[in-house]
This record gives sequence, C-alpha cells and structure tokens, in this order.
Amino acid sequence: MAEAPKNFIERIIEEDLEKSTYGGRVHTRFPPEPNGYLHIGHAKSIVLNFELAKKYGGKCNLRFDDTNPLTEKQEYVDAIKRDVKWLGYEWDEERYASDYFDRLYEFAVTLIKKGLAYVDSLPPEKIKEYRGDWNTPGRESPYRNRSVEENLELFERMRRGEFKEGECVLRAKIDMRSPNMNLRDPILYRIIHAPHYRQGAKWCIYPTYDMAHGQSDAIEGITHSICTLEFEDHRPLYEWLLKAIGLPEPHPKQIEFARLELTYTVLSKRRLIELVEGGYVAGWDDPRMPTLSGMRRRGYPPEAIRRFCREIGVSKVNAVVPLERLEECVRDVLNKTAPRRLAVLRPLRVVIENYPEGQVEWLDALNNPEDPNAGTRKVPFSRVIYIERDDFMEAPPPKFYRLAPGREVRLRYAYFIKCVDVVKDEKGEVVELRCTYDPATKGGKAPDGRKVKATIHWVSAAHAVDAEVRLYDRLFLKEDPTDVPEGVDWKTNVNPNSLEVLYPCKLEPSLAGAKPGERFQFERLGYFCVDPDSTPERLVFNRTVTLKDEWAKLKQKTRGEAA
RNA sequence: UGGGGUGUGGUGUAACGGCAGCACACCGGCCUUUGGAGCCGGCUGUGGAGGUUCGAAUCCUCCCACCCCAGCCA
Repeated sequence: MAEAPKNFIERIIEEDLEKSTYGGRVHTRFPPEPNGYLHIGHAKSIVLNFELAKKYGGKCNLRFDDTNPLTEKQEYVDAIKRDVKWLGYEWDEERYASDYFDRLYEFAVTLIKKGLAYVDSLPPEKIKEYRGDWNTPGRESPYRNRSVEENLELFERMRRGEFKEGECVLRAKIDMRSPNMNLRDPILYRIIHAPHYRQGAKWCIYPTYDMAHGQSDAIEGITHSICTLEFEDHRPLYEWLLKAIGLPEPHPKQIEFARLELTYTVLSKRRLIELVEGGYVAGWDDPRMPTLSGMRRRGYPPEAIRRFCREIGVSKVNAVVPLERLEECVRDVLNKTAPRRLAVLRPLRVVIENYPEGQVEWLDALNNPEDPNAGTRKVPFSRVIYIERDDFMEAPPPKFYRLAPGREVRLRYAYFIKCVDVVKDEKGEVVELRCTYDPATKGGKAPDGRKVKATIHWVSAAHAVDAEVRLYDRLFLKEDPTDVPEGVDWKTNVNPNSLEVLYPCKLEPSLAGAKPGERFQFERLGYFCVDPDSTPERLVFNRTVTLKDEWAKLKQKTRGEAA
C-alpha cells in the first residue's frame, strides 16, 4: 500500500519516535480558553490533536487555558465539552490550567530565587513606554535589580492582595534589547481582583498565557504542543521558561500551524460576538454561524466536519479555504446517509383531470438509492397534488426540461403527466395547472418506451403536512467579509437575505413525526434538518445545504453572458 | 523600519537532489425515475534573477510579495 502523505507535524513526531525523544510517547492537547464558543477553526485543531494522538498510539488531553477570570465562565466549559464530544472525540484527561495555580506560583518563586524574575512597580503606561518598539530597544525598569529577598516579599504581598491592579507585576528578567518583543522582560503575573469561576476568591494574581501554557504542558507530560502561527514568536520564551524554571527534560515541543480561514466567513471571536450582540444572527447556535453549535443546528454531520478538516491538510501557509469545500463534505456524508423524502417548498396546485376523484394510491418510494438496505416507504397519490413552482414555466427557455404547457414529465415514483391548461388569477399569475396522467406509466415507467426529459417531485394535497422551512444562504456578500473601504463597518457586508422563511411548505405525510436533529434529503432540493424549534403542531426544518444544481448554474451562466 | 514566518495549477496540499502527484473547482462525454449520485476523459503550477550540480520545487546568494509581533488577552 502506498504511504499516505504526511504533513510536517507528523514528520516531526515520527522523527521523535525514531530518536525516542520522549521515550516513544506522543501526548497532545487541545487547549481552549473557556471564553467563547468553539467554531470550525477550532475543529481543525481538535481533529489535528486528537487524530495525531490516535495515529501514534498516544493521548490527547482537553485542557482549559483558564488564566483570565474576567472573561471565562463555566457555561463555556460545558459548551466546549459538549462540542468536542459531538465532533466525535474523547479526551484522555480533562485538565485546567487553573488547577495548576499553586504550582505555577511556586515556579514563579523559583524564578525569583534564581534572579530570573522580578516585581516591577512601573505603571502600565511606563511599562509600555520602556518596552520600546521594533526600531527602538527597550530600557530596563528602575525596579529590575531589586534583591531576591525584596522580590520574594513583594510577590508574596501581591498574592495577599496588598496592591491594587496595575500597581505591580511579576516580570521575567530576560533582555530588554531583544529584537523579539516577547523577550523584553515579559509579564508573568498580573493582579486581577476578581474571583475565578473555578478557584473562587483564592487568587488575586493570575499567570499570563506565557507563564501558564508551557508549564501546563510540562506538568501534563505533553510531548508536542501544537498551536497556531501567531505564537511562533513566543516559542523562544516558551523554551526559556521551561529551562529557567528547571522543569525536567525532555521539554514539550511547540509546533505552529496555520489556522483555518474560510471564504464568506469570519472566525475571530471579536467579530462573532459583534454578530450575536448586534442581532445579525439569532445567537451562537444560529445555523448561519460558523460555530460548531450553529453547524450542528444547521444539520452538518460531525463526520463531514472531520472529513473536511482532514482534507484541507495542515501546513504553515496562511490559507483561505472555499466554503464550498466544506459544503461538499456535508453533501458527501448526507448523500450516503440521509433518507429521501418528497417535499414541495413553493407549492403550485396541480389537478389531474382524468384521475378519479376520491381515489388514493400508495406508491413505493426508495428511502435512499445510495443505500440498498434503506428500504422503501409508501407515499400517497391523488387527484390534486402540489409541485414546485420552479418546475413549471409557461414560456420555457431552451434547456429547461421541466413542465410547460403541452409538455410531459414524470412525477417521481408515480405517473407521467402532461400539462393541458394553465389557470391564472386576475393579475395574470399562474395559480393552478390542469394536467392529465397516463395510467400505463404507473411507477414512472412507460411501457411503450417513450422518454421524458425530466422527473419532478410532488406531494398529494390531501395528505400533505404543512411545515415551516428556513432557507439559509451565506452570511456575507463578500468572500472576505472584512474587506471594506477605510472607515466602513465590516458588517455592511452581511447578506441581508441570508435567511428566508417559507410557510406553508408541503411535506409527504411520513415526515409528520420528524424529531429535532433528524436529517433528510428533500429530493431535488437539498438536505434538511429538523430544528429544535420544531413541534408536532408546527414542524420546522432548516436547509442544511442545497443539492448541486446544474440548472441554476446554467441559468446563472446565461444571465452572465447576457449581461 | 527590527524580529519571526510563508511562497507549488483557480483553491488546498504532496514530492525532502532524480518523471511535479493527489483532492476540490472548472470543462467535455457516458449513465440516470433526483438537472442529485456514479463512471470516463481533459485543462491549468514550482514568486523572480543568478549560482552549485550530470540533474534543483528541493542546496546557496540576492530580490519581490504576503502574514504575525510593540495587551497586565490567549
């Protein structure tokens, strides 16, 4: 068998395995901060970390990087755990950086004792000023050379709450002239007089990311600490701290990869919050949101998201992936798994003149042509049916194969019908079609072998179940939603038509008992998922994704050429 | 402007000194009781200039472009 192509991270891991850098161990972690909901970008990291562990017989922890009590909440922890599980992963250990606060404090004391950290009493503005910039080396704080004893005492007083926020911080003593800003005496501990959602009022000093992350990795025995590209500059600090504290070797290895970007999507926490708080969407789980909870509600199967994350690969190149690619994965999975049903979204009444009044036939329909084991079901046929408005045109253009005056088409699983008359209202709008059917074509087969160009879907009017259907389109008008002229709000790129609600749509009766979360293909239309808002009295479906539509593409193309 | 990183078809990724491959998209054909699915075929690429080498996407030099860094966020 041909070797599966390896990404650069797998290469590094295999080299470590070969050299036994970590005694043959592989231990990764997914380290979210519980201050927001997980989105498709996190999914890339989740899939990467968990599947790397699995592939090499290692472990993967779920670790909450909860070092900032101002923004973190248990609610987010719960949501994150739910989403990771939904995606299909089980962590080996559930850890919290906040559980390490005691040890982290001891690490800080160790650094002070080694003369590698000091309490700085410069106010925030001064610290910023002393840091310099890219072209100017920083200056050393006048407090940089306090004695170990003084630093120890000051740090202890910080812990006891004797200082106000901003009055002092603990800093690593590295190099104020370093071209890497992260090495200009980075802040390790700051004072925040706020209770922590897990630690309560125990602490009023909290470690920064740099102080907490690598040390947490080391505590947990993480071997490969995978993060995104923006932390590349932090790696020297990551390594410096591990060594300075004297954590046992081998130290975990930080590896950076490019985060996911998707067209027609924003993934920054800040922007996602703006969408929710600005009322552009109904909430974090709005089916238009790129959050995992939104996608779940939209009807995306977790398998599709996993597949997508594997397909896009891992590298260090900032890459924007077309949204269509995700949708293609969704279609792929649903095509194999979603039961087919007949549903008419925009009903047009059709009377079959030569079909006996009052007669009903229950016809056999395949549940899934892709899956022979899916079986069949019965759908009722009668004299009055609904078809899709789009499936009829009074003056059909070339290449339009569906119903038109005088034309014959097949009703899926039923009969051939021919349009003999068009009924309009006073405004000239088509309100009803009069058709005839050919009794010899029952089941959709013509014994004389004649062909029709199209097969359309339909629902018996007398048996139809009414439902609300929510049609979703991309949330933004532009591939890059943040692309706006100077001074213009990026949210002007929000698509005003990203949601269209249809009612009453007509469903075949077998859909009557559909439960929230159930997914179906409405034939010729797309995949649909029952929304949690759905009740037995009023069914609500979300359109997950449309089917590929050659006709729509053709229409668009000819329109483009005409323009 | 200092530092760190990255450039392979339209898009995303392989090839790690030896035939530039794969997937998606796109185009064409076949098939079809979903204009779906499936099947077959096709197009398009190593950022640029030098150099080393029998041989360079790969090594060297210079240039160009893009991304990240000046939070007591992560």
